[in-house]
Amino acid sequence: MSKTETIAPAQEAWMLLLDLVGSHRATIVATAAEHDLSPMQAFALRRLEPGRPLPMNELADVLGCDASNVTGIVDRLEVRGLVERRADERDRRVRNLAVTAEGAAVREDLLRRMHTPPAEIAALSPTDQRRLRDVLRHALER
Amino acid sequence: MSKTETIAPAQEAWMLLLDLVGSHRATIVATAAEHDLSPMQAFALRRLEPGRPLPMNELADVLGCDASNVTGIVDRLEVRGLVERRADERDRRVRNLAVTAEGAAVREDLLRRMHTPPAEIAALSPTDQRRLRDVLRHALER
DNA sequence: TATTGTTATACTCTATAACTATA
DNA sequence: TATAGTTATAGAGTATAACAATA
Repeated sequence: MSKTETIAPAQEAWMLLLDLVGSHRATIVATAAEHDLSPMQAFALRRLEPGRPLPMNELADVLGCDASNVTGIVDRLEVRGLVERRADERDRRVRNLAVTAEGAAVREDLLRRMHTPPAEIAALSPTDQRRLRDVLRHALER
Repeated sequence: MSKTETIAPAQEAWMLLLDLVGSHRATIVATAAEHDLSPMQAFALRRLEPGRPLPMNELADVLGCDASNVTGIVDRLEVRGLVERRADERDRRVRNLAVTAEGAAVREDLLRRMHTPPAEIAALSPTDQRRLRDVLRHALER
């Protein structure tokens, strides 16, 4: 009874946001597993847009892990024929990652499932859904 | 030019939400590392509220992983004296997990850092912050 | 028979450090 | 000297299957 414990809206929003995404971790992992992809393999494939090759370097950045990990993750994607390493024209140290045709097909189905909103969001009123989208657009537009 | 490609608000909101949390994965992992905790150890500690012991069973559920993993995760937390296994009074198969005094202290600092909203949310207008919080409350109140 | 938790196994992810080939 | 990528290593997470104790 001694503490009032008022939580600022921004902090509460962030906590709720972590809870919401965290509670769907298992679903996302299962979605990747349907394509025999580990979570990191799926996240890597998500970041490799067809027609926009990415240096391994930058993939490590967006995945938030060390560059040495990307070697193994890409190895496994490449063995399955979903991704290929291409030489860079300017800098011979760089390896650009490109999705293959098969990789693009897998990626499309993967993203379709991963991006399907969960019940908590789907059940919101159309107004709340638009509100949520608009606020997140503001937050991320920079 | 052949596809109109209209994205429903709910789907776009979920995509942006995944992006926002995903882009802070490294920060969250680093926060855990400051206490020498692996990501899963930190998430487990987050779920163990002081004074509310939790069966290992249920911890596996909220962490979204197999029960066999929880054995190892809790082993490492217990070795460090942050958590302890307690016998259940009713069902002798069950082990209830309780944070120790030291575990509660670590947990408090960990959550204070983890729940600090990132720049994207902190920079929103107070109105948008309240909007985001309110919509997420609706989504999660069930 | 079903459930809780453990163990054994094999695979993936992880950071660190040392290496190569480039720049 | 610095950077891109690889390799080696050790520790942690992961699901599966088999098991013991209990229900």
